[in-house]
Amino acid sequence: MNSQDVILGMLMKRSLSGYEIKQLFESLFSYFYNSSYGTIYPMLHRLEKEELITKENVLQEGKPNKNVYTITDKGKSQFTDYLLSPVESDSVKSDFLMRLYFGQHVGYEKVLSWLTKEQVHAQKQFDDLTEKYALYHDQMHPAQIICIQIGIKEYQAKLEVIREGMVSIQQCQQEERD
Amino acid sequence: MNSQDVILGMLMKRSLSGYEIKQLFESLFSYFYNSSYGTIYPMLHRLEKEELITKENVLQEGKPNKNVYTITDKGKSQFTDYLLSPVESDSVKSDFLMRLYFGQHVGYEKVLSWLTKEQVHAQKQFDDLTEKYALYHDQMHPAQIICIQIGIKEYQAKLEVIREGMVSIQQCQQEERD
DNA sequence: CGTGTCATGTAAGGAGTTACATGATTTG
DNA sequence: CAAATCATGTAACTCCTTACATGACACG
Repeated sequence: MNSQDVILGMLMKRSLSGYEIKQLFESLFSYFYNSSYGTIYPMLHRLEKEELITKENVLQEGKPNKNVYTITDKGKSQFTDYLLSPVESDSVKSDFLMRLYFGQHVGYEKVLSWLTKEQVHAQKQFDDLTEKYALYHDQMHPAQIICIQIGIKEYQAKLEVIREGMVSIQQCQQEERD
Repeated sequence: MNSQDVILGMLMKRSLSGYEIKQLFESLFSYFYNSSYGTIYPMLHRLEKEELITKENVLQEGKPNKNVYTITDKGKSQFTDYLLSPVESDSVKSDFLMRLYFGQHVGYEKVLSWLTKEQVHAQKQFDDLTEKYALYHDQMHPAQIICIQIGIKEYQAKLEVIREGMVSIQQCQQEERD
């Protein structure tokens, strides 16, 4: 899976501009994929050149013009190829977990500050996903429901461990003082 | 966080060869970090050149020689700098979740095959982590315990959703046949 | 005698990020 | 009038992966 596959997939539902694609990435699946303008715009140019998508300039009132891209039959067939290819294994890179792993080299205070920050972030993500689920789950495909539920339950699990973990670290801190 | 920080962190506990570092990456935190020989060996050369680590050639019986690296004071100070720097946000890239998101474009059968494969993989990871936790949790630092518990609970959450999800997809499949 | 494990390394290429650059319009 | 939002784009750079290359020894 690369940015090409994801962009084509987005265009399967409806035509979009690069800016809109970026917004959708952030609102729909920031918990399992992300991509910057520096990736999206050059990729749209490449896909157009390869005739997998077509460009249309759309005039807007009170806003700059935008380039709206539409997937072609060739593009749809390319996207289908992706869906039928073997699933790649997940790649996770978590600085937060790495810090916890090396936590012995800093004080409990620092560990607590890491946990607190991550808790705030995870709570926000959890709330976002939960709200989205409540609002749209009746319009979602069964597979999409599973997708969002995995996100929700994973954040929930993380938050539980963080909460319990903060208590245990505070106890360690207390014992240190005695 | 990059490979430099992680390698220095590994060497804080004990001196290691590149090969051993790679093995530890796989056994200790494959669920939140990974790195190939193509990254590790060149990085060790760079770290040695920058005097953050020193190399020692160790002869072995019945095995090839190995280059064992030891962290220097300069290296330790560099690692501390990393630990005090701001925590970077996690980066996740999940082809599996992306497939689920686009599941409407393939049949239920395909979705089920994705779920089954992921279930097998997640179960293996879960079992691995659970066993490691049982074996070593009494020797682990409190922060490390939180780290591994997050991994365990996240896999558990994922497995639960997958199990329930497979049932719901099977029901959809059944309704299709009627 | 072949396969697996131990062990180190390089070169080419891929995929992405960050920083920079621009500019109109809307909202407070 | 400043800041935020909408909108597009490029160039340099970073970091990592894949594939290739080598070779010894162990085990069945």
